[in-house]
Amino acid sequence: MKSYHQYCALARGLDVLGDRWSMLIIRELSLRDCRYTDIRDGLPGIASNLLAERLRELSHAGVVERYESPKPIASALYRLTLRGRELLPAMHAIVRWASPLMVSGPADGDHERGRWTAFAADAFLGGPGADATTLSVQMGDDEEPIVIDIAAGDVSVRIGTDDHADVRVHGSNWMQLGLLSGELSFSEATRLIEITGSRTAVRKLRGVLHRRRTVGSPIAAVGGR
Amino acid sequence: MKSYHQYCALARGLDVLGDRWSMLIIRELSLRDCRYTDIRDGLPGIASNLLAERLRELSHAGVVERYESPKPIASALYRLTLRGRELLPAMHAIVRWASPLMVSGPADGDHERGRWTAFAADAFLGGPGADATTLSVQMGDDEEPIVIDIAAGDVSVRIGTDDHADVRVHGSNWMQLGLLSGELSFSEATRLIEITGSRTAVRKLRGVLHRRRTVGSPIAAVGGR
DNA sequence: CCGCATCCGGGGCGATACTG
DNA sequence: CAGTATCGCCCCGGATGCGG
Repeated sequence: MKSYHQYCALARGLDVLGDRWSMLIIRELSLRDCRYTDIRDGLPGIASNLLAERLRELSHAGVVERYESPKPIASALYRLTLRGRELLPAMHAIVRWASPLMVSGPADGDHERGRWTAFAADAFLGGPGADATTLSVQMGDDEEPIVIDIAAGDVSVRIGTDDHADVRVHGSNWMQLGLLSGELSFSEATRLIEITGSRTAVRKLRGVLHRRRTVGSPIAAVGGR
Repeated sequence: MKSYHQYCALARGLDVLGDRWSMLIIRELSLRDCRYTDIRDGLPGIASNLLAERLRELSHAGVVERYESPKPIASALYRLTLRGRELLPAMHAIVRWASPLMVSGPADGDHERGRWTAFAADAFLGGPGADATTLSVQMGDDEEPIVIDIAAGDVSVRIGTDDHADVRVHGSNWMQLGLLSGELSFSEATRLIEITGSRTAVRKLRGVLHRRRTVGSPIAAVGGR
């Protein structure tokens, strides 16, 4: 995209991030390092030349870097730089703002990925003021399940399974997102989707989600006018 | 822009905000209600049909609304809805991320506006965890000066002047931004630009800026990987 | 198979002109 | 002042090809 040519931090930020697909590329790299094709799989409809071009631009901006993968893997990988990871708070803020747009569920023809739900989980549970309990949650059933690890205020989300998870949440991305964002109350969620685990672990999850919803409401942060 | 057709909160957010100029329109409306031409003045180079189209889209998304102005003014105005104001935390996060891109100063041909600096001031000083002191700061000299009012933890920024301001900061947008973002240390700033006011008021400002820089460092928020 | 580069319609964007 | 209309152009989307 052409630069806005404005001496304004927002405009300069958008000069880097504002191109179509750019933020979604960063989303893909936020959970794991990716091969070219892995990124492509997360961006249905992108033209291959565009992906290459975006990776060059983001690389030049110092947000993404390419490196030769270690021995077992036969290909190069892309990953976020530190500067790139510093973008996550901003993108998580967009996720929180957009969560009301998700209550209607997937539209006809919408693509779905478990890792996109993981990205949202990071947005809702992570960041400063995270919960101080310890809990591991396994979410999603079939393809691309995710694990949320809460350990003394530090929240990490990854793709994969954990056989020793304290709680298991089975349900569509729609239901998972509703539970995480708080658009779906915990009691409603327990009726609509299967949540298994010890009584205390389930209560812990309920506590974490409830606290997350009441702290740092966006309305309060907007302030006066 | 065409929808990404992804059931992902980030993608759905960008379906609303991702078009060229959209976020900059919201920036313009964040400080004051605007006439069509006022917005246009803040977006040098936008085609007028695009501005009209974006306003329609943002209006349809419930972010912006048009209303008939009260008597003395002879025209319609645009303003952010509540839903639109809830976007500010996300846009402020982008501003904070992009502030290192501003240290090089305005590039050749860059447009400048005092209100863009005001928007950045909001990003750096506002939000939760704001300072609990009381202080009014007048910034910028000639065209479009701004006033920052800090009153018991509530920060509000507006365009205009305040003859009773506690501190006055004279200097280019470049210098003002450096001071606000912390890329310029306060002691450097006092050498490079004129900061006038009572000794205690200047110390207060120094305290506010210093506290803002040390609290909520982005690095800590990114977390492990 | 992976990581692109190339080619080619179509539509979004930029610039200007025009109107109530 | 507040838009609408028009016209190139370039970016984007989709397909194909090709070297490693």
